[in-house]
Amino acid sequence: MQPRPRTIPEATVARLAVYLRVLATLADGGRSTVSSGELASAAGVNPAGLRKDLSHLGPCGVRGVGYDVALLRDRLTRVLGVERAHGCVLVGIGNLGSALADYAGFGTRGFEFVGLFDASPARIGQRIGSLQVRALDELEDVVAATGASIGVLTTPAEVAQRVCDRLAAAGVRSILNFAPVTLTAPAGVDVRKVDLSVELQVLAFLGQQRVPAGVGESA
Amino acid sequence: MQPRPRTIPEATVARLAVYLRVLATLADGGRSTVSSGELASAAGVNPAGLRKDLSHLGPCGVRGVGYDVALLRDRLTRVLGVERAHGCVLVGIGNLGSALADYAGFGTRGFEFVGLFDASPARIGQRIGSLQVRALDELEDVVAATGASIGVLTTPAEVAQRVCDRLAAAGVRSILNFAPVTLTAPAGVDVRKVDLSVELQVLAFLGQQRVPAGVGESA
DNA sequence: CGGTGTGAACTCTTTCACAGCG
DNA sequence: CGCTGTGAAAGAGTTCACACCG
Repeated sequence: MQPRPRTIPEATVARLAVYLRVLATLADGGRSTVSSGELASAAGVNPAGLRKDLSHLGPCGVRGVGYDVALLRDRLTRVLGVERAHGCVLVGIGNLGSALADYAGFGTRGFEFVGLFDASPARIGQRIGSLQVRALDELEDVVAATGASIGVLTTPAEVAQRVCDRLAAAGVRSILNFAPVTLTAPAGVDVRKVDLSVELQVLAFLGQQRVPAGVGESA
Repeated sequence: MQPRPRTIPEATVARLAVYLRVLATLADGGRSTVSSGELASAAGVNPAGLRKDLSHLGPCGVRGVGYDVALLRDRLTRVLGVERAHGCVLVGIGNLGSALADYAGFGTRGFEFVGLFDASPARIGQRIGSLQVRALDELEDVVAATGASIGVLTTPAEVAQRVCDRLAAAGVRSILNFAPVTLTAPAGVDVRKVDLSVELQVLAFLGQQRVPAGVGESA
């Protein structure tokens, strides 16, 4: 039906974001074209897989040559929907929250914090970057006023679900959760989780898998 | 052959870590048994999938009743290899690094920072928690002395690969990378990546997918 | 020729349905 | 009768091999 079958696998989308980062670096370095092999190597994936990922956007390379760096970068930017900056609100200004609020990587990639919130009076009023920490009460008003579409949670686990509910009710459509709980959100609201403990535990497991004996020292 | 076929899918391992967290919370709350349904709901997964995940450890529930909370928690702790604390070194003590160094969640879950490193003289000597930031030169010595098995990277992207190489050479077997680059590590060294920009971009994409029109408000 | 785009084979995961034990 | 444990089916996602175009 559609010329672009609106179905790009989520795994592919995540990799497209990686390709975009690599392309941005290449463009900064003055490169004008790349082959799938080189791009795949820089992104840590299989070349054929990369080509399949890109095939979801329709043809965007030149056979026998490769991909135009700037062109592909712009295309990915549009597809991912980061051509225009997305407003983000950050709730929970502890150590991690402060670090994220200050993290330069966001602004340069199509995301901008438009509100920082905390429940603790001690934090309220504190300046981080160009923003001032506000009381949690103002959450709904700020979301409405700024049209923020993304919420980032760095609160303690106990309050994360409640804040999630408020964000969803206020009209935020996407939530990135750093609190170590599994959130439930209404349909239409996407939640992604980053759990540092889980990552470390997976590493611990993989590490012990290899230990038992000096397994395959290849060649 | 083996009573425990050493092959637990990585996707399963990640979920086991989530189950472990939920079980710890339940145990703290005084619960003694859970059903797969309840546990699955708290972990945000399908009950049948949870049972299949647990089946990789051999039978560990009681039919008609459910799972013993404390028993299953201890079992998962052993399987994941976090019964004994793992030493971690953290390289790159910027905002994010400082936040992680201070993050209580690690110590309580079988991980302990045994060394903090930074290249900047301004950071060296600074105290965070019970540790003092050391010069990057000391990295190899500290890894050797402490037997640290995990490295956490919160350096700028430009130096991440070099630090990764040093960590691997020093004997670190697992690396958790927060720098926005794809790392290459020798065989036998596992790398996991946490890329905040990628997470946000995936959310941006999913968000715009739903926007076009009031799509399927079901029922 | 070189490198892209893609159908087909393969592997890995998830889901379902039900057998089996308490 | 309830809930676990599990084979079998369905579904994603990944890899391969090669046709096709510049």
